[in-house]
Amino acid sequence: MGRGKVELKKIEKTSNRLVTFSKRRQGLIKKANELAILCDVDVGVIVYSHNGKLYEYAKPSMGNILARYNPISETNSEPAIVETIATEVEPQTELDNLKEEIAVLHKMQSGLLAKNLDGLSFTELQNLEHMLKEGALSVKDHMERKLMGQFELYMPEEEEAMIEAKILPEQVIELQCELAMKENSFDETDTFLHLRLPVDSNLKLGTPKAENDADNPMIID
Amino acid sequence: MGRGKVELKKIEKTSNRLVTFSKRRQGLIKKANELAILCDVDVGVIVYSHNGKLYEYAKPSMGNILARYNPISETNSEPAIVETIATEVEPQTELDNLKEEIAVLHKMQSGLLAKNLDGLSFTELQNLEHMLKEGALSVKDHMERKLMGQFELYMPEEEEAMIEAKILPEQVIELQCELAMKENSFDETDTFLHLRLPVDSNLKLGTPKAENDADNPMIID
DNA sequence: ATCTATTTATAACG
DNA sequence: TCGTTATAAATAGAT
Repeated sequence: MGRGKVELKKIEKTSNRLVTFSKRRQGLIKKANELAILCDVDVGVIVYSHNGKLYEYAKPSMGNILARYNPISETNSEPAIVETIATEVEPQTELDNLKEEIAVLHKMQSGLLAKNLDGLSFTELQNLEHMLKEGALSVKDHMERKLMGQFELYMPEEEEAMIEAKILPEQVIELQCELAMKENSFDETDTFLHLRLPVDSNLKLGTPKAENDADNPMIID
Repeated sequence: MGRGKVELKKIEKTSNRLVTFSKRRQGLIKKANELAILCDVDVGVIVYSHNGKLYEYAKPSMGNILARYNPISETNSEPAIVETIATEVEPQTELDNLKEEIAVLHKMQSGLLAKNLDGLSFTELQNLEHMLKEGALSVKDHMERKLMGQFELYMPEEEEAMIEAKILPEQVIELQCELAMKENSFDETDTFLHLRLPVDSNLKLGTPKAENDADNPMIID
């Protein structure tokens, strides 16, 4: 597409290659987004420029995408556990282990962040931040799925789709546009739930009994 | 492209969505390959169909792509100025310990996020997310202070804006433009620093501690 | 960075 | 899923 056809081989002219990289990289990410939205599927794209710079796209988040990635088991729909710190045992114990892990992680993080990070390079700091952000996104995604699962208990599919389609899009889209313009700082918006829940459903979440919804069979995924 | 224009929203008609998925998935992977070859860069694409089937493309290999993704990068393609502030207090020992800690934290987090968090209550998830978010904010704040501090060492206030323009990675701008086009998806916006920050940006961290959901706004935008 | 001639991708259909 | 075709999009080369 363009003034001339192009052979599928490395573009030798450096300047041309750089320009093409910029254009096609944007194109690829746009396509990825379209695929994800139009077909309602999850997509992750990672590109490393020749000098190692990272460009990425992911829906719902790269953490989520990578957590599921496990080429070995083809037809598994279950999250692939690449490596874990605790051994898998029975449900209750496993849950406890998970909570224990989180506690430890929390502790480590607190201690770590209190320390002096000046020794780290800018890139390292960026990566650290990125990692933490991805973690937050994954957790957020999990919460959203959980919430959605709850909706399904109260309304038929069609209605849910309707609500999702009507209520979510406009608000979020608007926000994104503003965001692109605003060079405002790290907005809380990004990591909080973007759900526009009906008030009644919302109240349900505020219920104190949330502490042991582990007993509550939540249908997720 | 096609007989008609298409809105960027989920295709409701199942049969259409499926056929579009098939076509666009192939298209995306073809584009990824072209980008990788033409521009001689490394690319990874992961797509999960709605029923969990994995489709992927990677050059040179997904393992290679993923190995470089999250890990604390040692590649130093960062601004030279950052080096100047590096402390010379126990340069190796202390720093290495810190890096080691971060590596462990990272590993823990990866393993943790790969697990299923269904057993956790909503409140627990919120706390986890909050913790991660705060961690990211802290790190980001560190980066900002580091940069700001350096600016102040070398130049008067009014030149700051100029320097910002130079140092700000070009892709921040690009990313924002892409975002404006996307009209959907709310992630990755803040993967990079936005240097124009009020110095008191950390005030935003001021009100964490969400214990009672009553005070914790669930409807956010 | 913008423009535009062309090539590609693909939506609708069979 | 596999062709065909009319159109929308992407983009190579030039400005």
